[in-house]
Amino acid sequence: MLAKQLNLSTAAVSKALRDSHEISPTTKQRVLDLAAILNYIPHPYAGSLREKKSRTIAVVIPEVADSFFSLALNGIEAVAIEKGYHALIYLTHENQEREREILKDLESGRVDGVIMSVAMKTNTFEHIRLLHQAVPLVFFDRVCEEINTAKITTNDYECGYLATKHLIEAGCKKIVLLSVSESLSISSRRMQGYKQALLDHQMDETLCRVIDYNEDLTMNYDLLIELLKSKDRPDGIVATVSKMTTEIYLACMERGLNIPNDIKVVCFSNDSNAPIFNPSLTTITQPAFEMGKLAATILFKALKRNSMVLSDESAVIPSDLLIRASTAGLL
Amino acid sequence: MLAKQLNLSTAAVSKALRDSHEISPTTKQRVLDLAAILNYIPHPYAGSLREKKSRTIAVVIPEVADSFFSLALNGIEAVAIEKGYHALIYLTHENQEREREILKDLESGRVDGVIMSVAMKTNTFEHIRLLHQAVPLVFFDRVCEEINTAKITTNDYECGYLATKHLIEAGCKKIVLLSVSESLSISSRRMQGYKQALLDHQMDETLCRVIDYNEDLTMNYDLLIELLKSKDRPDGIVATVSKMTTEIYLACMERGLNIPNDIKVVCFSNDSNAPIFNPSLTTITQPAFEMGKLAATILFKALKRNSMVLSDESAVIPSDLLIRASTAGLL
DNA sequence: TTTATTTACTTAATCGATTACGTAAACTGG
DNA sequence: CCAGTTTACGTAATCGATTAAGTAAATAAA
Repeated sequence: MLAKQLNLSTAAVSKALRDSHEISPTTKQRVLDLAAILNYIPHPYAGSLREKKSRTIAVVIPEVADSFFSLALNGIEAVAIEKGYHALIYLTHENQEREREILKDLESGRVDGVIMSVAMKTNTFEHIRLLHQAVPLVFFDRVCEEINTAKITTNDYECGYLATKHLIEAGCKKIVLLSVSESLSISSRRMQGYKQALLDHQMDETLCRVIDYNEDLTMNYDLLIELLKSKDRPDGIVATVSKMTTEIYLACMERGLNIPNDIKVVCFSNDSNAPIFNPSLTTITQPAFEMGKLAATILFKALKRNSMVLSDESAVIPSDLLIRASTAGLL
Repeated sequence: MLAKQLNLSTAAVSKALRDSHEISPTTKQRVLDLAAILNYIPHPYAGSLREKKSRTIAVVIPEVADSFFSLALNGIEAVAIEKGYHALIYLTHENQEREREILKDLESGRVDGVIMSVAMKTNTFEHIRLLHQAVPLVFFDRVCEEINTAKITTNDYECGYLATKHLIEAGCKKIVLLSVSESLSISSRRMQGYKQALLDHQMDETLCRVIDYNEDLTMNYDLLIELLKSKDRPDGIVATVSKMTTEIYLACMERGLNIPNDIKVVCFSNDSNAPIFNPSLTTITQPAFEMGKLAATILFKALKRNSMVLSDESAVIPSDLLIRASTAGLL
């Protein structure tokens, strides 16, 4: 290294920089001074290789242009920086194949741990299982039930129930659920809550309609238009996916339906602009930032004690129902 | 390595996996087969160390919970994945000190290149200059003029001009600019456009009021309320920072001012929900995804030809003025 | 004074993959 | 049939930092 302008061994320099007792104060100072002048920074991968620790984690999420995931990423990054870790970001774009390629790479030892939220299209789990064998793994929000590790979720069942109950109490008789592929843990839990609420209030469960979220948003719009045209059109909508919001509002507008007078709407959403929508939107708002923070905290705790065992560290952080104008009044 | 179950040297295995002509087809197949069975993946940091290439870049941005930056990150990640690179994410939270610590670390050789958008609070550039000496650097959106490297921007001056002209043509007489610290390149350009538009239309430039964006959003709200209370309250607002939108709408509502009848509003924003705001929001929408993609493309091109020289690769991608209800009618 | 201990280093192994170089054995050409 | 070449590997250096183990010199203890 450059610090051999001091006529020292690399070993001595390394020890000096790490403040070892084996090095004399005079020498330490000389090393420190030159290091400052030369702006010397140890190469991280050299140490990583030897220590078998990269001080890096991976965050694997479906999207980042999404309030929930960007807030969660924010929480994860905050903890990572604080703990001196680095965060690699990977986006699956809801695509299982992409997810598999990413996880495959992460088995290499590139990262010490992985925090992930599974893609919508994911319906087999072998790739996740393989990763889990190689590196500590924490799920958040969209978890994989089949894999025994820490899972940070929110109270999806209760929220599905609560959102539906809220619409029922507002007088809605025909409530549809807009959801995504049922293979997703959160979707099925939210749907269970929805169904149970209908059941508990003697309402027709057969109305339950699942519109599978499509990446092509115009398709969702078209499906919504169809739905609103049908002769028993819904008078209440529970959308478990926030990306549907714009299309719901626009479709209602197109069909001349007033929210909340003709139809009431609740969305699972973390959009901070919900209060200024037309009308302001009643939301189930998830603790996205906190979920990210907790997922990261749990992961780093496990890394510290050098354990792959994370099974007992699961946690549920409740969401809030924020009632606004889109569900106001009584039908 | 484990592949010495084959009675081969590591060298032979390495060559086999890289399909070297020095290895016989039979041996290659044996290696490939066992590698598949053992799910062998080369350790990335070993190669990185030797090749002095990490195939990793860093993305340093102020925030991720922001439509513009999350879209840009999306664009960057898309190109990174395609090129076989990995992306580390760092958030400065608009804080110069944090930015400096992050950039300091990135001088270590951890990454082959950096894509960044500078923090609002950044007013000295030594830390950026130091990074620039160590590793190829591309700026996007919020660039540092003082540093000679590739810069991906949008036509901020024209947009400031256009937004203001649009309000003038809608009959606004007292247009304020809500901005952030003037040290920021984009802010000052947008402001220049704003001022020039006022000048070109013989309007009073002294009205120009810069409300410095504050992380504590309630402070922005309070400042806005004050502004709207003042005896020559504005009848037009150009907000160069999208995070102000909610507060602008809420403050107007609180003061009983109707948008667009009493006051018209244009925001620089990438929020896809702008069409369903109350009223729908006229925006200057930046090509966030494209800017991220281009920044990454230019960086990888430079990395490929192994050059630190990126000075001539700057580009400007224009934004769009999307006219909606918040500036409708004539005052 | 002699041995034991402490101080302040250096040497060399290590992490894992890559590659320049070395080398047996097989093969080819004259 | 022997020099020259090709084939198919193995050996060892390398990337950069860390650390166990080794060592010379100074110091302390007996």
